[in-house]
Amino acid sequence: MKFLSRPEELVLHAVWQLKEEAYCVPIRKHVSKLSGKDWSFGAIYVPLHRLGKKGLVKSYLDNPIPVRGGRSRRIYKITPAGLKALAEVRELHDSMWAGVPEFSSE
Amino acid sequence: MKFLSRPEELVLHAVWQLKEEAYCVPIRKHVSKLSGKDWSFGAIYVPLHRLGKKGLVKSYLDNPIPVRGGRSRRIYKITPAGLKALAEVRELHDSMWAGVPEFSSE
DNA sequence: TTATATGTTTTATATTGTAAGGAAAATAGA
DNA sequence: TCTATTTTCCTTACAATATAAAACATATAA
Repeated sequence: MKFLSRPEELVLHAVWQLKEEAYCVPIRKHVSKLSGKDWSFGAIYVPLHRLGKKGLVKSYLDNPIPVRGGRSRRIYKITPAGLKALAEVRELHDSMWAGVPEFSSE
Repeated sequence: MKFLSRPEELVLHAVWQLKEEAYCVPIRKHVSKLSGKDWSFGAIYVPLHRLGKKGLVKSYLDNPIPVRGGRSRRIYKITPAGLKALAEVRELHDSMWAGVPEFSSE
C-alpha cells in the first residue's frame, strides 16, 4: 500500500501512545476503545508483526515480572520511520478534510 | 472491514466532492492529487465498484456528450449511507488525534 | 475508413484482514 | 511437588482487498 492501512495505523498509534506498556494485550484494548469495536488478537498481531518487518516498530522481550501467568511480554516501540508513516496518514487525512464543515447540516 | 478501507475512503471522498463530475477519470485525478501519489484505474475502479455493492454510492450512465471519444460516462453519486460511512472514519481519525500536537518537536 | 481520443471494465496476482485456537510460562494452592 | 489457573505470545487457514496491466467500447476528426 501507498499508506499505512487502517489497522496498521490504529496499532501503530497504540504503540506510540502506550510507550513502555505497549504489548499485545493493552494494544488490543487501546484499539478497541478508540474504534468502539472489538478486535481479535489476530487482528492486532498480524499488522503488528508486519509493522516490525517494515521497520516501523522494534520490539524486545521484557524481563519476567512478579505477576502470575503468561510468557514474557514482548514490548513494542515505534521507530523514527514509524513516526514518519504516522505523520503521513495524519496529513493525508487533514488535507482531505481541511475546510470541510461537519455533516450535521447535510 | 469495520471501517472503510483507505482507498474506499479516498474514492468516496472524491465522489462526494466532484458531484456531477464524479466519473472514473476525474475521480482518479482527484485521489492522485489529494494523496500525492499515482493511482491506476484498477485502484480506483475496484473499490468504487465495491462501494456500489455496499450501497454507499449509486451510479447511472450519462448521455453521450459532444466531445470526441469514449464510452458514455458512468456518473457516481454518494448515498446517505455513504455519507454516514465517511463521517464515521472522519470521527475515528479525529478521536485518534484530538489533543495531539504536531510531530515537529519530537 | 482509418486514426486518435476518451472512457469503462476485467483479470490475475499480491497483499492484507480476521477469527479461532494452540503453545508457553508464570504463580497459587493442595 | 504437582496440578490448576492465569496471562501472554504466536500461528494458521481462509476471506477480503489492493494494484498493475491490459482489454474492450465508442465517439469524432481527418
